[in-house]
This record gives sequence, C-alpha cells and structure tokens, in this order.
Amino acid sequence: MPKHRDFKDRLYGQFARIGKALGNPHRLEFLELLAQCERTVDSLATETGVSLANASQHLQALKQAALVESRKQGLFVYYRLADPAVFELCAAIQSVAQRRLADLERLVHEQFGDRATPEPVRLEELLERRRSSAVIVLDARPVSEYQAGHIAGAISVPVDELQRRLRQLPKNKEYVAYCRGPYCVYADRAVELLRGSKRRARRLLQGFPEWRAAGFPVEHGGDVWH
Amino acid sequence: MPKHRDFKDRLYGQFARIGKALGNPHRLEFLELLAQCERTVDSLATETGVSLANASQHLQALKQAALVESRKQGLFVYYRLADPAVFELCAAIQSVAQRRLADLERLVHEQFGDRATPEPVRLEELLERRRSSAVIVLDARPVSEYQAGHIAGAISVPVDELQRRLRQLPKNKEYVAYCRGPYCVYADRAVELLRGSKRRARRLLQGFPEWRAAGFPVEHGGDVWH
DNA sequence: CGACTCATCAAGTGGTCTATTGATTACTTG
DNA sequence: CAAGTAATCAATAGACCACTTGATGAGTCG
Repeated sequence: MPKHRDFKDRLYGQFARIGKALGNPHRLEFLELLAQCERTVDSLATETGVSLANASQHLQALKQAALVESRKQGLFVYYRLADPAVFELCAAIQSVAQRRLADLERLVHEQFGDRATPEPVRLEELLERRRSSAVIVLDARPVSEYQAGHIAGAISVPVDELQRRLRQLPKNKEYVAYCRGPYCVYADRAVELLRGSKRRARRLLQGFPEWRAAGFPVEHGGDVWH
Repeated sequence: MPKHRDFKDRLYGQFARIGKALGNPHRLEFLELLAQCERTVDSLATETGVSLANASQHLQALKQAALVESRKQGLFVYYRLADPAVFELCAAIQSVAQRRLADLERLVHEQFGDRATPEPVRLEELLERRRSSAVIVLDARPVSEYQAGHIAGAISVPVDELQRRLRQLPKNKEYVAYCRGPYCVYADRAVELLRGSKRRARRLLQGFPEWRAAGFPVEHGGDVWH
C-alpha cells in the first residue's frame, strides 16, 4: 500500500461528494431552476411535483455538497446556486449527455419531433441582431425569473400570458423568444403562438443562463406592464 | 399532474445517469487516469488499489453512462474516455470542489503544506516561455502517458527515474516539470529532486490534460532515451 | 490440448439512498 | 398568545449500490 493512497482516497472522496449530489434527477432539476433565480423550497417542490419534505431533503443534500446556499426571510427559506461554476457543471453534464446518450436523443426527438421551431437562433447571432429595432427579444419565463435577470433589452411575456397579450405586440417585427434552456418548452410555445398569429418568430436555442455564462449583456429588475 | 412532467422526469433521469456515474471516488479516479491515456482494467485496478473484479464493474458503470469506451486487444481490454467533454466534466467537478469545499482545502493544505514548490507556472506563461532554449519542459509521468501525448517539446523523465538520470540533465537550464494534474505529486517530487541538485525548477500548476484542453500544442509518441 | 492470464459474470451481504409519514420547530399574523 | 404556514426533523421500508468471493469466458502460448 503506497503512502499516497490515503490522500488520494480522501481527495477523490471529496470530489465524489459533488458527483453524488449530481446523481439524482430531482436535484438536477432543482439546480436548473435555481440557475434562473433563487426560489423557496415550496415553490421548487410544487413546480417539480416533489413532496415538500422530500424537496427539503434534496436541497439539504445539495447544500452539504456546497452547490447551493440558502437564506431565510420570514417564513420562507430561499435557495440559490452557491457559485456560477455550479451552472457550468450542470451545463457540462448536459453537454456530455446530449452528445453521448442515444436514449436522450431519442427522447428529445420524440418530444420535439422535427422541432416545431426550425432555424433556432444562436447566442452570437442574437448578440449581433438584438440591437436592430426590427427585432424584439421576448422572455417567455415567469416574471420572477425575468426580474432576477434577463437578456438586456428583452421584454417579459410569460408564456401563459402571451395569448391574451398578443394584441399588444406589433406585427411587423421579428421575434426571438427564449426561456430557461434548450430543453425548456416555453420558448417553443411562444414561437408557436406568435407564428399562429402571423408574426415572424424563432426561438433562441439556449436559455438565459447560457447567455449570462457567455458574458453577454444582462439586465436586472425592470418594469412589467400588464 | 401537468403533461410535461413525464418528459421532464425522463429528461433529468438521463442527465442523472451521468451524475450517478460521477458519484463514486474510484470512478472519478479512473476517469482522471484515463484522461492521460487509455489503460487496461488490470493497470487501473493495480494503480488505484481496487480489486480487479471491482474495477471491471466500475468501468462497466462508466461505459453504461457513455463516459468511456473500450476496445479489446489480445488478452487486454483497453478503456479510454469517450469524449474530450468528459475530461471537461471532471475538471468542472474539481473546480467546484476546490472553490466550495472547505474540507478539500484543508486536505490539500495538509498534504502539500505551504507547497514545497512555490511560484507554480501557469499554462499561458509556459506557452510563452517554452520556446526559449533556456527552458526545459519535463514530463514526470510514466512513459506510456508521455507517449500517448505530451506538451510539444517536453522530454520524458518519469519521476521514478529522475534520480538516476540527473547527471544527464544540464545544470544551467531552467526546468518546468508537469504531470497529471494539479493534485498529482509527480511534478512536485521532480521539482524537489531538481532543486536538491542545485538546478532551478518550478512546477506547472496544471497537468497535461488541462494543457491539451486549452488547445495548446501537443506531440504524440517520441523517442525515450535511457 | 492444457496451462496461464485478463476480464467478466453471478450471487450474496452490508451499507447507502430515496420517498413517505407524522411530529416538531420557526416565524408571522390576528 | 393562539392559529396558521414554511420548513425541517425523525423514523421507516424498499430500492439501489459497493465490494467480495468463486466460477466462467476469452485469448495466448508452449
């Protein structure tokens, strides 16, 4: 037994703490949601269909692995990612999964078919074109996520409200809708609705966290008109 | 129950396959070794102190998660990383662990103390300086790893052989030693030996896989003189 | 062919993880 | 202070994981 064994065992034991925390579907979904904005235990539990107690336990597991932090405000405990690097880690997992797992490709193809929204826009392309007054960048996520951070210049139209707010949206513009990430359907639905009403629309392939991670311009807060 | 639940469950279930594979210390160590070069089951088992059967099982788990691939040659089965992105994933885990886990920092400090090798060289710095004829870049890893890929222009002096090959190494040069990665001790030992024999030496902070991932110049094969 | 080696398989055991349940704590509000 | 809500705790059953052991498969070589 070489002497360095002990050190290496402990070293990789520490790395594995992170790995273990990433080994559960619910925890990964939580991290993805927390990449948008901080959230309460209850809101995470409700959105993901996990019981409150169970969600609390998973969040504590993530906290043990130092992937998230929490703060208490009144009755609520808000959890947030502990570090931007945690999102990069999630992105790395998804990147490997997407490239290597045939099951995933099958699943995505089954869900999106031949993509109702062809020609997705890439981050760099949008960075160029968003300055044009002919392009409207539309954030399809819930308002709270928009307010916590969004692509600079984007307007907030949560996908649930898009239908009834269609009349407020000019017809002669070109729309680029985005949402939480490549596997989120909000932007797809937004594009569907916009196209259904004779507007030109495409979706951004990536979501807001990817935009921010790329270092592209971001705004916080901002008014929401109804 | 919203209808998209089913899709999301399956989606994150797939991502979690990757996560689960990363949740074991031995598997993480295997991945790190495979980031240097392909290896047989037996060699991995021996180097890490894991039983052969157990190593085989872990490797199959990694293969199930599509993180590694294997080929059979004669009696031996060689495993290798399935994709460069897998190394990036490991690096992302280590990056988060290093930043966020206090236990890890304590462990590393305990092992390396105040680093016997101050002033480590950074990748970019070496990229600049390696063209100077006053600098010798020394690969302290085993020969097989050197041959599978090394920093362009580096010489191979496995740390075990360094002592008896010291006389072959000029005294008026400046040495930069590197090895598998930031937590590998080979380069540290090499620097110690070089300094102990009145040579100027520093270690590269990162290892070869990081160099390669950065897109810096790499060479394969190459003669090894004895 | 028979002996040998590398690797995998199969089965079993102890340990860990997950989700549920019901109780408890922490805080706010009337 | 009593009632109500968000979150955590504690205990548990069932599923899953890790490692060992001994047997089996696959390939080489004398």
